[in-house]
Amino acid sequence: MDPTRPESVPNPAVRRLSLYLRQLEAFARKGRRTISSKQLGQSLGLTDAQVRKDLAYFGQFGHPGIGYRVDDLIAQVRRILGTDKIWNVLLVGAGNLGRALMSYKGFDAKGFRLVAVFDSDPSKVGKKQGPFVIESLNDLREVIDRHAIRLAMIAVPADAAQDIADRLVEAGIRGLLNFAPLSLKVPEEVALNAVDLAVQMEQLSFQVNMPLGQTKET
Amino acid sequence: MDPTRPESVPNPAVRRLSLYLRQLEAFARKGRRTISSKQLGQSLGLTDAQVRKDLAYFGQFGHPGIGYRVDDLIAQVRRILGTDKIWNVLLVGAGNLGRALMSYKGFDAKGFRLVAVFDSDPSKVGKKQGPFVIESLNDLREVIDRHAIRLAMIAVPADAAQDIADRLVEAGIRGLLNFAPLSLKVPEEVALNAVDLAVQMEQLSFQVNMPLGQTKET
DNA sequence: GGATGTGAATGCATTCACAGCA
DNA sequence: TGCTGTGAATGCATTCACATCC
Repeated sequence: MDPTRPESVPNPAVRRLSLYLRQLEAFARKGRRTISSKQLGQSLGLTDAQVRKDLAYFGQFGHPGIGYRVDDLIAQVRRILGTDKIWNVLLVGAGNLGRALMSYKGFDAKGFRLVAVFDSDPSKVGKKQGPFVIESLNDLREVIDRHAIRLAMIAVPADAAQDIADRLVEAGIRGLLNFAPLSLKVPEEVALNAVDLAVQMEQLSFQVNMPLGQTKET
Repeated sequence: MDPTRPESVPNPAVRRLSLYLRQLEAFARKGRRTISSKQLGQSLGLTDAQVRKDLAYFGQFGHPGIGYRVDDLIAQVRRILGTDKIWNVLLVGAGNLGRALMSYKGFDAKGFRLVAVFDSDPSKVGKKQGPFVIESLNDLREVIDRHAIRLAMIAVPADAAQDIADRLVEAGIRGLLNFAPLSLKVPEEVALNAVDLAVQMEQLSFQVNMPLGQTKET
């Protein structure tokens, strides 16, 4: 594998990278200095070979006979994921979920900073929610430019979500995390991830009904 | 493929099943009576062959020359996912995220009913949050038995989550949706799904940094 | 001895392409 | 003609197993 061609990395490997990082940070907090692929894998229910191959897609970070230096690997994985720099993030939707997202701690520790909150309801605009003043969608472009925001979270009702997504993309947003229960359409060059509570629960429902088709954690 | 051996269904197919259902329900609301695999696939960015194969893992639901009858297919997919019956669900954690989950609508419409909320903070127990009275974890088993609850959502801080998970499993819970940012360990026979906001954002960060390694929606 | 990194082998999932039915 | 369901072919991802290095 050639680390100069990151586009050839299996997608599941990138998803696991985040889990490795989370686990490594926990190990570091416990004072752990080095860790083997076997131990890291075990803590996540993965094989040692899987861990080694995933990491090797991006470079040679380990030391034969020793394992991986925890601090080192944390720094490397952050660099790969792009979270060694701070990302400014905006949120659209100041409803129940939006408020939960506003008060989510341990967001900053991961390299993300929520810097602006928008809502389409004029009666909310200008009001304060915790440390945030709700802004009007008319100011989208200006705020995005001012804070150099590239990532956005959408926490609005399903029937408003596509319109919001369009406006965000139009205003220069490059990545979207969608919490509304529908499939958004965005241009190919915009990254899109989705979290749908009902979908998650349906998966549980299926798994509990079908004791045979056991699945690993997503 | 033999529908009498559902354990041999690819996991990704099951995840897509939920998306098909969501899309089908939207088509039904718009008055659509039948739909082809091509149309259903297009609405989700999938190929027609993918849609047909996924559905065929579970039976023969389509009509050559016609497509799928929307209402029919909705009923079938709900049956497969197990959401043709109501699932009683409990929540542990009445913090910011917990409150957002309590007030999440469109939960009932999907076949899930939140029937109890727990918190380990004694000062919260007995207090009302919307329609819910926060209960003590000491009453876990009793409440689970009384309402025949099999699914639970965990929305507590990371350092409390494993203990909560253990107690839920011990008390008879069969499926867990974990919102805490750590990897829970549960017995093999317990279904586990996880939603980690930071992980989602890290994936966006990676994708936006790497314009070549484009991914489809999760 | 204890660990990594990695080709080769295996196993899964997706896509192709077409027979068959309405 | 229009569409499904499905074997066969392809393409991805995981696992194996071992040369290599501390």
